[in-house]
This record gives sequence, C-alpha cells and structure tokens, in this order.
Amino acid sequence: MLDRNEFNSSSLRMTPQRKLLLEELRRLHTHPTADELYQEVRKRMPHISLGTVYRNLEIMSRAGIIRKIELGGTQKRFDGDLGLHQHIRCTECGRIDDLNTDTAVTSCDMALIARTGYEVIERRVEFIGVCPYCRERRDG
Amino acid sequence: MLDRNEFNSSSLRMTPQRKLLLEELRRLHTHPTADELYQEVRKRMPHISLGTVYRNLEIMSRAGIIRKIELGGTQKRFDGDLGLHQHIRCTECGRIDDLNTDTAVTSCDMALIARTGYEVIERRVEFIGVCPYCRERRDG
DNA sequence: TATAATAATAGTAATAATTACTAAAGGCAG
DNA sequence: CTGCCTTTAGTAATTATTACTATTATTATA
Repeated sequence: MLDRNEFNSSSLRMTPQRKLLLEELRRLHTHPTADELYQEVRKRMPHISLGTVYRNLEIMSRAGIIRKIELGGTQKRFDGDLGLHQHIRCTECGRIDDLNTDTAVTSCDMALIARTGYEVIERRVEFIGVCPYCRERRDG
Repeated sequence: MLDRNEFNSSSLRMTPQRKLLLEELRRLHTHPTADELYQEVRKRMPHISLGTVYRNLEIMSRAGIIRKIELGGTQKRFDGDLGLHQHIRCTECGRIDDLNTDTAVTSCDMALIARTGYEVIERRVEFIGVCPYCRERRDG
C-alpha cells in the first residue's frame, strides 16, 4: 500500500518522510493544512522540516497520490482520500467536511446536505483544466 | 447603477474609490486579482492605495455587490458579474474564464466545455456554509 | 451653519503562508 | 567503491494580505 509503486514517476523515492506524511494524511480525516500535518508528523519524527512537508505535499498531489483542496481561506488543505467525494467548507472557521453523494449531484443537494448540520450558503461548480493559450504554448 | 443603494448597509459610503473599483471590475471581464485591479484603477486615480483596494474588495464582496473567487493558486480573484455562471480555471497560468451554462450543470458538461477550448482535468462541486459547531457558537 | 461623531483614505508596517536556497546526507547505477 | 542524483533539515526570502495610524472626508446633530 505504501510501496514504491505509488510513485509511478520512477525518479521519486519513497523516503521515510514521505511514507509518514502519507500514513498520517490517510489516518486523519480532517483535511489538514500543511502546518497541522507538520505538527502531527513531528510527534513521530521530531526533526522533520516544515519545508519537507510543503514540498512533499506538493509533489504527492501533483503525482495524484493525494488531493490538494483549494477552497477559500488563506491556507491550502490536503486530503488522503482519493475516492469520489465532495467537500463542504465552513465560512467561519475554515473547517472542511466530506460530502459523500452516492448519486450524481442533483437539485436535491440541499436536503442531503441538511443532514450534515451545515447551513448551506452557496453551491459552486468549478472546472479545472488547461486553457487554450497554455495548450498552444505546451503543444507548440 | 452605481448609486448609494448598492450599499444596503447604511453605514457604508459610496466613495470615489469604491465607485471606480466597481466600475473597473464590471468593465473588465478578466476576474482580476487585487493587484491587477490596483494597477488598472491607478491609471485613473494615481494616489489610490493598495490597502484601499484590498479593503474595499473585501467589503464589497461581503456586501454581495461583487463576487470573490477563491479557486486554486496563490491569489484571490474578483468578479463584478453577479449573474449565475460558473468558472473554469487554468492549472498552468491561473487564468479564469466564465462558463455560462444555460441549463443546470449536467453530465454533458464536458462536451459543453470542450467548446471553450479548455482541456478539462477536473470538475468540482463544492458547498460553502456554516458548520454545526460555528452555528452553535453563533446562535448560543 | 458650526460642530461633533463616524467612516474612509493613503501610506506604511507587520503578519502569515509559502517557496527558495544551501550545505550535508542518503541511496542507486556503473 | 565511486560518482551522480535526490532528498533532507534548517534557514532565508518572497508574496499576498492584513493591521495600524494619522489625516481627510462625509454625515449627523445642535
């Protein structure tokens, strides 16, 4: 589960730091920020550097091993659960909870979400991709 | 269109700075960052302060006069168009384009988006609201 | 109209999150 | 083993944003 194969790009090494980060991120279900995760992993690896945490969260999310959550607020958050699910964020404290919609997201969202106890303010659908200009630049 | 009434909370004043910011934000369709908008308004009001831009963008988005876009990347972006529409963001350059889905967003999204020239990587549905803990704290 | 109270501004300083840098250490290939 | 490339810890630098402060402008009130 945590073996070398997760890093399909062959030049990436499964170091103890990366192994620990991945373990902790999968154990926690709190969508931690880089700093929160740093505080957590330090309990088991006291000399790990904050820079190492940032760097590897970035590397692992680009490799598709973890998920980077960029919603509002000032800090990025990370999620070790790659399964299909959405998120719901609190405008007050920044907390992010999972939202497991077993069917496609439909107009009955709100009723469904009501069960989480959230007071829903907004629903957003956003698409992420590569724009025509960057495709042009990339493909030459 | 730009009169005092837009600031429904009566303590807010329609200053020349706010008027200009609102005008420029509505004129531009580029979803500018605070700094980009600052560079733009400076052409017409050279002594406006960057702090004024930040402060008023925040105030106006909280008042519902403009829309704050918090997608990925390091900077927040702003949108003067309050009409119902979604956004599509480029993972490479951060550019954000409008996506006018005249029908509810459905599974044919991708075909629809394909016309924009974007190579779509991900579709996200996110919900924003107030979590049970903050509701408790707020409502006492 | 004068005056007091409130709000907003410009300019600057401070903060917070993130990224870059660097020297040392670790691990794989020849 | 030896050399090459990757990663790390620790620190410095950067970037976006927010806070502060003295001053100016606007509204309310006597």
